[in-house]
Amino acid sequence: MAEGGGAGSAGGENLLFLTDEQLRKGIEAMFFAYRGFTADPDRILEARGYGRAHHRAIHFINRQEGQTVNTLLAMLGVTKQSLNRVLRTLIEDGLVESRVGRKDKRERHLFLTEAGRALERSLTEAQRGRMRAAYRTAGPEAVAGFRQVLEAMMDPDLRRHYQSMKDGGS
Amino acid sequence: MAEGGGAGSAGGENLLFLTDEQLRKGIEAMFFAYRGFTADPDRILEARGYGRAHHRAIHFINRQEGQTVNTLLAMLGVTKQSLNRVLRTLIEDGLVESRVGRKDKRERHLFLTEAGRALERSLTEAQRGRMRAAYRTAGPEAVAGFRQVLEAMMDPDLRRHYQSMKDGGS
DNA sequence: CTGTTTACGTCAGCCTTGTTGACTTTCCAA
DNA sequence: TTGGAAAGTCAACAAGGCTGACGTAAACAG
Repeated sequence: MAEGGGAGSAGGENLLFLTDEQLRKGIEAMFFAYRGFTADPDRILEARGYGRAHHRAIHFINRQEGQTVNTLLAMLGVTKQSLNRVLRTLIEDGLVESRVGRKDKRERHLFLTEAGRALERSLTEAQRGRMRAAYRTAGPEAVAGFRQVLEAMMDPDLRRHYQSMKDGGS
Repeated sequence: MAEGGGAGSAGGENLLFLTDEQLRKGIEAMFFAYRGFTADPDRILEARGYGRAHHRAIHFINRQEGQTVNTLLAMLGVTKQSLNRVLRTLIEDGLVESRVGRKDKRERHLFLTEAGRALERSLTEAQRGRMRAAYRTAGPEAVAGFRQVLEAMMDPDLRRHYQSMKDGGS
């Protein structure tokens, strides 16, 4: 393998896209793009006294309602103590509800309240706005490539989390 | 409005790639990929008692040797107090050298020492390793798309910084 | 020459968000 | 029934953002 994976037709076999300079460019692209990626939701969060950690929690609770704290932990890759602090403020502020498990009373199942869902929507919409614009500018083929490269860049464990919630409905 | 910008040939006019689900997938791809992106250098840094902030400083000093503190500040988008703390430890540890400007003596020009350059190489090599693997897996066309989307996602100001240091030789 | 601006550094203090360690409560298995 | 494992909470610490205030030296404008 290594022979340029799919190597469609553009670059061909010369592997020009693997030069150190190209790789450095990719690294810096990730750095600058990630800043843009988080900028819009950050503004909304700041106005309410929250940080990125709150955003992440809200996002993943929304994605899978009724999730336990442990599941969420695995997604986020932080310690339970760290998550707990964020979670506590969200619960106090009435954005998240934590229900004791019916089968296993050690577990807490997490849900967004109406207010939580509203904040989630506004955060996601802000982030989607930029993503949508970028997608539109770049076009569908570029988007496919974008997703392929990102997926290949993930740690295998995280990639499983990513893939676990499949594309659209199906 | 919004009639699909470039819309090359693949997805066509249906704009399937702009559904909310596709956008959510893109958002999560960014999130998980960025974790992978920083994981390898983070391990090296931790062993030496440094953090990501040190990595960023070293990276950008290397990219443009002799840069002033102010220029670096603009790249990194942090306050001078924040940068200074990091910079001070790097200078104390002999990884970075700060020379008073010859023309304008108020300015400090930043350089990596031999030790600094060595650390920079090991950090970059770690990060490039993953990037290279991802590029190879995805292929040159995907890489082009990846870069296009990332670039479109940047804030215009940051995009200028990104573009200012052009691709390889040329 | 004088006053202002610029570039840089520093001290102090705050906040978010990561960490480890110690502790309860609950479940389950020997 | 008892002991360990698992889920979650509390406490304390560190990194690295931030603001604000201040100091110094050099440059520049009048």
